[in-house]
Amino acid sequence: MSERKKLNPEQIKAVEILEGPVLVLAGAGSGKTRVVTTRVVHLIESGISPSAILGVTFTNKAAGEMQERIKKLTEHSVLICTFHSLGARILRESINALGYRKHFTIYDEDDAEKLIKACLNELNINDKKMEPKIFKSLISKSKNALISPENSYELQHSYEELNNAFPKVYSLYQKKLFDYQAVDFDDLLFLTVKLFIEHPDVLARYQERWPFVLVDEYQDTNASQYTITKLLVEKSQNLFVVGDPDQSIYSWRGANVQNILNFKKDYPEAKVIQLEQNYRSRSNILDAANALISYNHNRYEKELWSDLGPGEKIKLFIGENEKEEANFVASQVYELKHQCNIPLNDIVVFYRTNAQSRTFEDSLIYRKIPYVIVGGISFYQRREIKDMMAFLRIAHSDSDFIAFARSINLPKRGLGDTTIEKLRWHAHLEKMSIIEYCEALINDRPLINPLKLSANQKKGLNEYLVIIQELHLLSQQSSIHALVSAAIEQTNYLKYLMEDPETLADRKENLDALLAKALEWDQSAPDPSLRSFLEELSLKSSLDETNQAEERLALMTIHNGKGLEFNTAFLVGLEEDLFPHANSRLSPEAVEEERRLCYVGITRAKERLFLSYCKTRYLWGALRMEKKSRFLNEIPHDLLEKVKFPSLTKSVFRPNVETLIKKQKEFISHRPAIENESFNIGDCVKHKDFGKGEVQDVYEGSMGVTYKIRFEKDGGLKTIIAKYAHLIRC
DNA sequence: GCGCCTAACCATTGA
DNA sequence: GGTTAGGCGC
Repeated sequence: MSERKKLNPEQIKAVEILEGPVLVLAGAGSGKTRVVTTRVVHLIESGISPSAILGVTFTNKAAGEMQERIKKLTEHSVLICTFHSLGARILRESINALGYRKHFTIYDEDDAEKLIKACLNELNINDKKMEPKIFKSLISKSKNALISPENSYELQHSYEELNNAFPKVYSLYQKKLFDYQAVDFDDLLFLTVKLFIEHPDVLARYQERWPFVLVDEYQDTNASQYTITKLLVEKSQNLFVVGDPDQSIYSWRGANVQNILNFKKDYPEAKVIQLEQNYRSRSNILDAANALISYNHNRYEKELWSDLGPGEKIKLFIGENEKEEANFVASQVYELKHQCNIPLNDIVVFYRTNAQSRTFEDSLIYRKIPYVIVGGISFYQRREIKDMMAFLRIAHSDSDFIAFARSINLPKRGLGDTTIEKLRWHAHLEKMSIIEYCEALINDRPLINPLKLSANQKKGLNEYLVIIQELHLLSQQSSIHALVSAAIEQTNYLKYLMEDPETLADRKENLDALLAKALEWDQSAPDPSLRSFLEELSLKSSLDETNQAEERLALMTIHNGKGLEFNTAFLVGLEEDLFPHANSRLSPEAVEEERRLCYVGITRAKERLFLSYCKTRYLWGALRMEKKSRFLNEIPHDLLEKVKFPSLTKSVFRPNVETLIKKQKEFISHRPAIENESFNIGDCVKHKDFGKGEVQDVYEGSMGVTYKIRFEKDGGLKTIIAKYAHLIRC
């Protein structure tokens, strides 16, 4: 098999040990993914059923890619997913053992915080120092670390009142989640552990189902993930983990490097394999990474080497401000693409914080370089998507108060925060679900404590209930696609969006994407129920990129870059207090994690690495003097080469605001070439609603390119905006 | 009293 | 660039 021939003896060893615990300590670029996929293939070829294998990775993207590779090699499909998807799957199948009915909704961070706010109201906690955010983070920590709130002395906050309130808030929050049949992100893991511990029969079922477990990026597992893994392989002991302690960058999310360092203790039978040869980067890049990481004291020593030759020196750019830095990057990308023929897909810009992406967007838009922001605001978190999801959620489950609160006032029905909170409280007193209570109220059914509403509010509430009832009916009989489009129509949502014409096009496009997703779900999902659709959307952070053929420059945080590689990488904003981030200043461990993060960033590059920092930077409207990052001083100077921004391009690439806005508009309306094909007077085109027609006029309207088209059907002259109508040449 | 609009204020990393 | 607090008007 050709895939195996590409492996070195150590890698082959890792692939071929069939049974028992195996730990692969693999450095960056050592072919980890190939080892994992080849091993899965080897297991299958050795006669192990593909369905007996469970692979766990850290991101959906990595999981999908790995699954594809395996499919190509063996024709079999193997379950590879994130820990969170795994938890969701197990809970979906067995959560009734924990007293839940068969469905549950997944609450995201926002929903969870709103719920905590409701809990604080109910417990009469009005102390300004006790914000929902603080509680959310403490609850998260205690769940991830599997520590009960009462004896979580490790979580003790310096503010005593908060420590007293915490167990109360925690248990009320948990109870409410249960009442609303909801779980939060941490519960996907936490409840799975609870389920396994309280119900050994359930655990035994899963142990039988997956006797072979593989975990990638093991250094980033937290206590719940560690426990789930340990319980799953308790009997079989067939656990294969891969990781690199130097790439542990998620401790703030509860990840514990000790999990990988103690592997030998947890599994005394374990075979340990080290992979230190790097097949990815030129040695200049690797030497820089090695030098940098050696400044960390608390680490498991290893030295990566590469025989790919030194390559170019690492380029260092010093900008006057962040705009110059962005312009430099954009101009370099342009050159790399047009003079060195490096595809944009093979270039990446890494930054420490998401907020940095904007400046780069501006420069890239100006230079018409297509880009994609990986991560950032996820699709699911966009307002219009969350709004629609809220309607679907409340139609699906009448007790989901958070979805109710989000959707009731869309469009404005005169029911504000105060009234919503009152409704919640009264429903709680009557022991009714929120929708039940509202219905009782509208129908003047006898209630212990009826809430007085104004005539206008009653009218609004009634309208809303009618919509929800209709959606509820639809949800039981129609396709998801029909349901979503009904939700958009019934709620007159487009009209509501038109109040803000600036963002209309963008938001409409997102709704279209949601509809497309729904259609795809109806046609190809193994379980095309509304519940599973909602689950899918809350677990996936972004839409699957269907048009990967399109070449685009990737912009992302370094955290998002884990596991990826690029021909050329730009690592920007290397300034003290930005990278390492200000919040880590006081803690040496936190600075070490920042250094590992920097190490991850550097080792993503294969051929070429650009580092940059700015002398000044605008932050919250004020100009700040920036100091170069300590990490730059930790890289040997002979590996670096300072580069200057070509002075000529300086003036050329400083667009005035108006042209920038214009370009931005053009860019926003940019669609793949086929859809955006331009037509001339006399061309014959086809419109999806109006049929065939002839272009009579073309002009640049306020919404972009606009056509006057005479359609065969009714002979009338219609004004068509190019970017909305998907015209096809005929 | 409640809804809605604007201004000031705040910003790490993510499944 | 997103969120909340405070003031205004119904």
